[in-house]
Amino acid sequence: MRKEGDPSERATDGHEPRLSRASVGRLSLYLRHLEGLLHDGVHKVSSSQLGDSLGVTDAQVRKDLGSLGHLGHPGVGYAAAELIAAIRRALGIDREWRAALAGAGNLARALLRYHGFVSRGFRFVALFDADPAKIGQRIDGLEIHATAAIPAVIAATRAELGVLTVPAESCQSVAEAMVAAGVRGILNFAPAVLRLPPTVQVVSVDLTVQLEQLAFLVQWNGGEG
Amino acid sequence: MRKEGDPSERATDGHEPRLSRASVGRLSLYLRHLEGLLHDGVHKVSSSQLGDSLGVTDAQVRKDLGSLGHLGHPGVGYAAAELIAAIRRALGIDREWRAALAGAGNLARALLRYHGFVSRGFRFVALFDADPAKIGQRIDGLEIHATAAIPAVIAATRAELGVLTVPAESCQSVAEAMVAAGVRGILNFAPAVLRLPPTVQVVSVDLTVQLEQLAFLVQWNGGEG
DNA sequence: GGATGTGAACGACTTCACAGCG
DNA sequence: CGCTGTGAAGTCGTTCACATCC
Repeated sequence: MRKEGDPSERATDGHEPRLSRASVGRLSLYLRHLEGLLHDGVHKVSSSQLGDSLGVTDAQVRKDLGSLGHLGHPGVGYAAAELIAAIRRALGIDREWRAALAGAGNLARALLRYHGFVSRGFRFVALFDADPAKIGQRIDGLEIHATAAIPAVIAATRAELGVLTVPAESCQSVAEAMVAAGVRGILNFAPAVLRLPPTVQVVSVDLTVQLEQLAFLVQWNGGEG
Repeated sequence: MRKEGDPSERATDGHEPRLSRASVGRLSLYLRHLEGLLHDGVHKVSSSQLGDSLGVTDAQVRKDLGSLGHLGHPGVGYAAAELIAAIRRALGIDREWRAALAGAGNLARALLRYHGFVSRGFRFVALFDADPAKIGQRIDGLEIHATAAIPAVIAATRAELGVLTVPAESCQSVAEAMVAAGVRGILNFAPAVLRLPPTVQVVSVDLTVQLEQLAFLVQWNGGEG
């Protein structure tokens, strides 16, 4: 009944990108692959090389990269370092992002210890849990606060993003508390659909849905071995 | 350069569903919501009620449900119990799925302890890790085996699905070992793109990509607060 | 020659709108 | 009269194919 948070307006400077969700996902993959190439001393890459490594057509790669500006050199390919800078800028990850994490369970531990986030400029600056027994404990040096402390701690740490690894029952209220405290985007791992004002961006990672996707594919398209 | 594992052939009986990926994801959401409704004693639901709860248009809901057969009652709505049965069958989760988990870290712990999987018929039957120090230990009663044991253990447990929470460097080789041992679908959490034969179904949950999606949305579409 | 950039064709998914049924 | 089911229209994203440039 209501529309999705589709490509909307809002400019910040010169030419901001107007990219589809799918395109953003692929750019993220290109970025990681390009960093690997650069690390291996490869400085030039063509759309077909990039596509082959990632299971994407060369035309698709060119369309995606073309939307960032004229970065390619006909007959040669793309310069890895240039592409990396352009993609980081387009994705908005050419700066640090401060994130607050709610739900101090195993998934939270996994996220806190995953170094891939830090290397991309994502920093966890606050941690919350509803369990009184956990309050005051630390995970990786980050103190666990009560959910009642969300307003104060989010304000103090100036977290812009919220990551939810809480149970389904509490995700809506925790999300609302975070939004009220100033958080502008939420990454939701709880198995429930969040309903938030359209000014707040939500990305959901619903593990049950993903596993069921896989079961469906195997059931109906699976190899006939 | 190569095509995706798109909607393909393969029949098993009467009328198997020909559903898009997006549609399967929504059906999974409908299913969970319907189970909640039934639990609350609600037995009938209309497409607009269902859609409103999940942020989907009523027309979309009808299209999705229509593809499962004629389940609706004009002027009345849908019977929750009927829908649940039909969706479970369409998704292929009207039976048990046996899964093997590789990478015994915090993410693995989170998945093993998540009850939502068990209640949907997903059962973890094997656990692997590359770290010799972990071999023989148990998590939630499940013994950790060496990755060298993948062929024997997968064969013995008859796992059909593989879940990868290993580092990016090892995901390709672990996936190949699992596939060689008979696994027909892989849920990949490693931050890398798997290249496997098209007879093997792959669903990837790339947490870095998801976080970067969120950063992009907040950066460019975010509320102008 | 080799690779980019891009309109045009194509295909997939979503929304509209309304006939039809209980 | 309310709500489903569904062709038709519309929108969005991908692939094709080729002019263009180094």
